[in-house]
Amino acid sequence: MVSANYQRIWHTVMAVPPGRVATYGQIADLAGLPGRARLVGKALGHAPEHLKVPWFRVLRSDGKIAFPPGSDTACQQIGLLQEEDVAVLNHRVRLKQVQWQPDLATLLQGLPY
DNA sequence: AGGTTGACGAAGT
DNA sequence: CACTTCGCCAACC
Repeated sequence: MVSANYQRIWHTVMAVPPGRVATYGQIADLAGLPGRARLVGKALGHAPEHLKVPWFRVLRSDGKIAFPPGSDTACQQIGLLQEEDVAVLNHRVRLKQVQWQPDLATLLQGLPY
């Protein structure tokens, strides 16, 4: 039995389209959990593989990758982003260019709550 | 039950 | 910019 909060977070992240990114805080807000950005990170760490949650599209509020530079996870994330033509420079993405602007109506439809 | 943790964030220096 | 400090709070010991 997994927490309902985790599931809501997973589903919200799944709504982020390819080529766009979101921040931990933004996901928390959209998931109905304002102020719980840290929970988003934890939830992503426990996401079941079969859901195919695009965890790599989630960044810190300043656009930086959340993992230490050079770590395996960070390198993997950068690679996945670049495959979607999201530019990563100095461990950071320019949010102004690629940050997700969710269509709330559409989003709420796809969400299980 | 109570203490610790952490894929965060905002504000300050 | 980089770095610190502090607030946050569900999940997990």
